[in-house]
Amino acid sequence: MNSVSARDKARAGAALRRSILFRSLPPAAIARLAAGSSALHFPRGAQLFRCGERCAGLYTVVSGRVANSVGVTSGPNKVVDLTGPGGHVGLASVVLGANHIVTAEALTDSALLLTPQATLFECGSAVAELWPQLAAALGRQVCGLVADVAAFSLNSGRERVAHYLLAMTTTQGSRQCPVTLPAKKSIIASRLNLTPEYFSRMLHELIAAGTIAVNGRHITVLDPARLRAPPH
Amino acid sequence: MNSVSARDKARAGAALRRSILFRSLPPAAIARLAAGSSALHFPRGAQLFRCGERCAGLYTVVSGRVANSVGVTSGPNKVVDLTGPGGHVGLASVVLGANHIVTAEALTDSALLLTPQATLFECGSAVAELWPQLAAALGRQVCGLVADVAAFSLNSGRERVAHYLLAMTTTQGSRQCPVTLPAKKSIIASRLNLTPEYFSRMLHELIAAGTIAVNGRHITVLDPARLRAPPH
DNA sequence: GGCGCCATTTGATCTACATCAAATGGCGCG
DNA sequence: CGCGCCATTTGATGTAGATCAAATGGCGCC
Repeated sequence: MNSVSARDKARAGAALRRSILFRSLPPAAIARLAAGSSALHFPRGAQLFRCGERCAGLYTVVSGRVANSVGVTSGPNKVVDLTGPGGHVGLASVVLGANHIVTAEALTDSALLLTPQATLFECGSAVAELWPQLAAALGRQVCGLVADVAAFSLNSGRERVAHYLLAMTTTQGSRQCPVTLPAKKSIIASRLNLTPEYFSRMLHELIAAGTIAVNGRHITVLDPARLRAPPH
Repeated sequence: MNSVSARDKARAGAALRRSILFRSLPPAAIARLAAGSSALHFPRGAQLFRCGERCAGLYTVVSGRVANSVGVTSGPNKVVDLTGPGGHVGLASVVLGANHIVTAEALTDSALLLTPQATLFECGSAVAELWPQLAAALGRQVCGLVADVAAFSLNSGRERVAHYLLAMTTTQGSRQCPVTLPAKKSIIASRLNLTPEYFSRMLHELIAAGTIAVNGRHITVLDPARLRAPPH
């Protein structure tokens, strides 16, 4: 049993080492964080936490996919963020020691690590690099949110869809071969501040223009140039 | 001349001590930051920096008012944030060492302190409390932006106006006496993602309902309860 | 291999908000 | 004290995107 636990900690350390926040930390710091963290598993559809609840700590996504949403309870209302392996959930809340401001839900069966605030802060005092990493991650989050706000108020629905697809092709590596949407279309629609119906229409408009090809969740960008520029 | 400089540094220290980010730091840290900072003055309408430019450092607002906006160049396009005395501008960019993602403009004659990244980071290594403060400020910014995104996608124009006025009354202290808008109405409208015309109409709808009274930039909330609840 | 459920699509209609245009009004400046 | 500028208001009209309703279709499960 002791050996199982040790193996678990090793696994946790490996997962943390692959995460955005912790990858650049020295091994000793990783080990320390891993020792204080616990592994959790959420089945598809389960909520990690709800808006307003107290924050248990920082979640690191090991596998699966998690949606952060705001609005009325139960079922994603307006999706603010989608996070996959290596990403984190609840960062702003842990840092502030405040209650959660979003509801987080596992979109697929997901493995997570939960690092309590105390562990994180202890490690922060001991390891000089940790706080700057936390701040940098928050800074990136701020940039992302500002970009979202800008897109929502300055761009049309079609432009947001186009930008999103473009961003996916650059993120998801390989050129010219189909990119895969990270969640079902209605979730992506919400993320882009569109109704599922309107998102569908925009997609089909782009198909009709020969700009993209769609096969379920797999989308091939045929003409990146046209995607970048508005129609006409 | 030496004495003038010393007096300036003392003034700078006093301003930093009143700022959100630095108020809880030990005096030695404040002095160190003040020594590395420079005082700047921007006349009404001047830009502190533009989107895409490299980040000179962290701005602390001593007096005046600054708007952060995104979108096309020249003239505030979509106002993302309004900051007054004690607040900061450019935090995410300094922490990331990245170029600015917004354009900042002085809405009134403004006095600012500019603290270069190097000074901030040096002080961060020396003073344990600084990084947590930076992270906390970024965390608050994240919360604010998430709230904005939520409001923009979940609430109607009138609801956003109502919430804004309500928030002003609680922030701006004294009950029942008129609150003052921090900028001209078209700026507030942009901040709330509304056209000036529509903002004006919403305000006049609330006046017609006897919920508020408006006198230029001075607004009196007559019926907070009705402001909280949607019409009917 | 067929059945049922849920995601997506398609169609018809509605509306909150934007846009354009033209008063109106306040206020700093000469 | 009056003039001109710019912010705000008011009016008329347009439209992107929402909403409601009804197919259609894919896919896991029996």
